[in-house]
Amino acid sequence: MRKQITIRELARLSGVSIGTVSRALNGYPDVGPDTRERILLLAEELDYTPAAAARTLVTQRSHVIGVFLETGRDHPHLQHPFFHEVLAGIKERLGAAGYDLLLFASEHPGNGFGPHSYLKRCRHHHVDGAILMGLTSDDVEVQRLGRSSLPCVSVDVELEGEQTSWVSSDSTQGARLAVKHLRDLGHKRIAHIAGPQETTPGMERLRGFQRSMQSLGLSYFDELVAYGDYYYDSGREAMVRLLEADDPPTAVFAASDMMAMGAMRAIQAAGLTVPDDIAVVGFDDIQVAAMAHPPLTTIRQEKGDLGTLAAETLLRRIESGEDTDTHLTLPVTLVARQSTLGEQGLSGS
Amino acid sequence: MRKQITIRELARLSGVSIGTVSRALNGYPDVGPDTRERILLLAEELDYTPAAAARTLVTQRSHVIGVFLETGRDHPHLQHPFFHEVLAGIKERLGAAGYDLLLFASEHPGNGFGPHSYLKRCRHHHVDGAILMGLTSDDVEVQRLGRSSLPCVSVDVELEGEQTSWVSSDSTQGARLAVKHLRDLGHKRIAHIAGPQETTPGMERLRGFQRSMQSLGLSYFDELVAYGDYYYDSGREAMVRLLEADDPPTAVFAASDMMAMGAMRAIQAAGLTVPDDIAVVGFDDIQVAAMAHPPLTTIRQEKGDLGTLAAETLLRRIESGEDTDTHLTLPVTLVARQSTLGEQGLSGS
DNA sequence: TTGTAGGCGTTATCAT
DNA sequence: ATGATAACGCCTACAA
Repeated sequence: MRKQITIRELARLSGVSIGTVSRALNGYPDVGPDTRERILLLAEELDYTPAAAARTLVTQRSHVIGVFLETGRDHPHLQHPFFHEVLAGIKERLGAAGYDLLLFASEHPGNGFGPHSYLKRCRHHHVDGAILMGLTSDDVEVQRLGRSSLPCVSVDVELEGEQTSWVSSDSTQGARLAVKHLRDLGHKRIAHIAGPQETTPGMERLRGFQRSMQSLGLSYFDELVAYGDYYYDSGREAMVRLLEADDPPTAVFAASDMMAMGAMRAIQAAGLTVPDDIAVVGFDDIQVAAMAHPPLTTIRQEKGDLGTLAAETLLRRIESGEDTDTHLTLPVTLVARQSTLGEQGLSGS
Repeated sequence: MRKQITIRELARLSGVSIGTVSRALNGYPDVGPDTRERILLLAEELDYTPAAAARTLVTQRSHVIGVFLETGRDHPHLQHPFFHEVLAGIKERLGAAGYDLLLFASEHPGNGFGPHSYLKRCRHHHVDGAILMGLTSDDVEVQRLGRSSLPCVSVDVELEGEQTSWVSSDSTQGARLAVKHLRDLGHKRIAHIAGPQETTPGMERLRGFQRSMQSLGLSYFDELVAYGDYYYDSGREAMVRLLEADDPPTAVFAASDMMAMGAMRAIQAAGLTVPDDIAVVGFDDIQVAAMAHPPLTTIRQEKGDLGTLAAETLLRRIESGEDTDTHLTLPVTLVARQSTLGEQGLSGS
């Protein structure tokens, strides 16, 4: 590898001191315009690249944000479309602000000794902040991270701590929109395929469902709730169970699009039709929701915006030390498609 | 933030020199067993965390791999399911080897001056290697990166350079499997929805399609080829055009699952049935392929393995300086589902 | 406006 | 087996 060009080298070649070069490069005002010009030109010419490591060492700021995104083989969150779209939003916003993302992959970085805790991994790389996704709040590591003084923002994870916020879509409102939509279509026996109750959205959507049923004048039955893990297969299995009820539902609200699609599959496999026999509403509006068959009515989360919001909240914490907004919520909207409307909906979508 | 614990601090507290601490921590043999024990215990106790920046500075190794993954709003590659599954494989393999991933997000990292080139961004962070996805080989930045001495591996991008490899699935074989499958089902007029011809897979799949048609004794017609951009909408539009042909095809092979699903939508919107009127084969086998309606017959890429392969190739380059294997290819398989088989296929899937 | 020098936390090379 | 000490590349008072 060709010899690296350092600030010292620039100093030597332009005949000024290394301090001056540093100031010129960093846009300090107290540098002669001619000197600056000369240095900038030379830097450009030699394709000088500052060394992040050196700067981090002295400034204690890395301009890197750590990202925790679980990729277990049991729950390949990294493969869950939802998180990707959020990640895209995060990446864009943080990139615009001059930050890069460190996607934590290793439990024993470098030649380390013993596995590093989340917090340790953050300190190791001197990240300026961290974003958590796809984890649960009962994770000890997560809690420890929250208690630290590192600015942290999570998506859908109830984080606690001084320098900590969490963002999420309004699950309660979403549940209400779904129930109301179905009720307006005349449904009375509405089932719910719930997400894992260890996750906040899973809990809130179920809770929201129960309350909305009541407040909208419908009867809620425990046997019309089945549980899944947000993924396709679990949705299918849950639906199979629901179909076995003495008095099966005429509509289902699932806590995720993937589960909703699994449910549709189960319904069709049972020889029934969506929405004529059973109407289905999902949650998320991931890209494939519109491609489902029939196209899935769903509660749309603004995933990109959620990422942007997470990024901005974190930036505010980092750059102006604000300590507010412990929980931010984004509104959701109902996207009505054929899985509830049937052919009449064809005009819209 | 609480005062950081450094090896200097450990040295002071354990009454040895800082050099000894460093050696003890890094497992050098020339350290008294008792001394080492004492130091390790103390480090554990104080939750000592090494500073990556400092180590990087002196060793010139960061144990971080740079990842370029485009997220333009026109082509939100980060949202293309294919890349995520590959990324998951990369992350897992590299993590096991002690590397973390730097997901480049910013064109002007830190307080930098002017936008950084890809190469510059890599040097800036001292990454030990880089992985490229979702870019095209006609990108000047990509080419420059390839020409550098930085170990690079790309997925589906034809990279050129000394320290460079690229991995991909065997598109030619895939095309052949698709055509053969359709021919075996009795199809003669087979259309192709091609990917962008600037991308290598797009080119190879089209080429493979043309050749296979010939070698399998079928006639190839230019008007039975339409072009898309791998995404859903483009597949639908392409299919609409194909349906307008004087003599429409009885089967379609699309260069991606998303396009294949778009094509199915167009077919169904035209009042036709898949596969009775037109059979459809995709490429990728992304998660939703099995959830499509009807479930999509497709050429399965081993996406996770592709990521693993990319990671391992890169590691070999980095750690043993091997300079071989400029292009590695992974076999693909045909997954037959109802979009070509119809109801008879129900037993299998 | 510019130069000097100390220090950020580690590793690595000498001695001892 | 251990201790000094010089880098690594950069920023930042403080002086000039």
